[in-house]
Amino acid sequence: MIKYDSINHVIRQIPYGKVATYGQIAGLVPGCTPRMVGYALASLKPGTDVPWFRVINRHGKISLRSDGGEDALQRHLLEAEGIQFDRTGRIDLEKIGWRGLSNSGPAPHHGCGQPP
DNA sequence: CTGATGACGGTGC
DNA sequence: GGCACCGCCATCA
Repeated sequence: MIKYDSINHVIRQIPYGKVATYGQIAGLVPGCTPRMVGYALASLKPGTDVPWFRVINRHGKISLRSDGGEDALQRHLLEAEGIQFDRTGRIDLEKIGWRGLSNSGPAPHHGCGQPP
């Protein structure tokens, strides 16, 4: 119970209104692979203080284990935090992706914008 | 103790 | 954009 605890600890640092990917979390935990992150979340129990719903895959989408009902719950929780979903059910990681507590100011990203 | 299992990411085509 | 292969280690029965 050390690796999983470290992973959970990182997830707990995700601020309100932000989301992080498995790779992001894995990058914050040395020696941890993106799989371990998923495995760690899979091992979480109900009532945990870990905001597992803020963890999504690199596609900016919600990952689910087997039950297709939890994804709706996760999406609902994210929307409740002001997170908006794309038409394809995707999340704009460039906009609300967690950048390690330094997400102040818009990214000088050019191009690749989706005109409304 | 052994064995099986598991919410992914990156790369190549 | 999709799909296939590979890497990785803690947890549970």
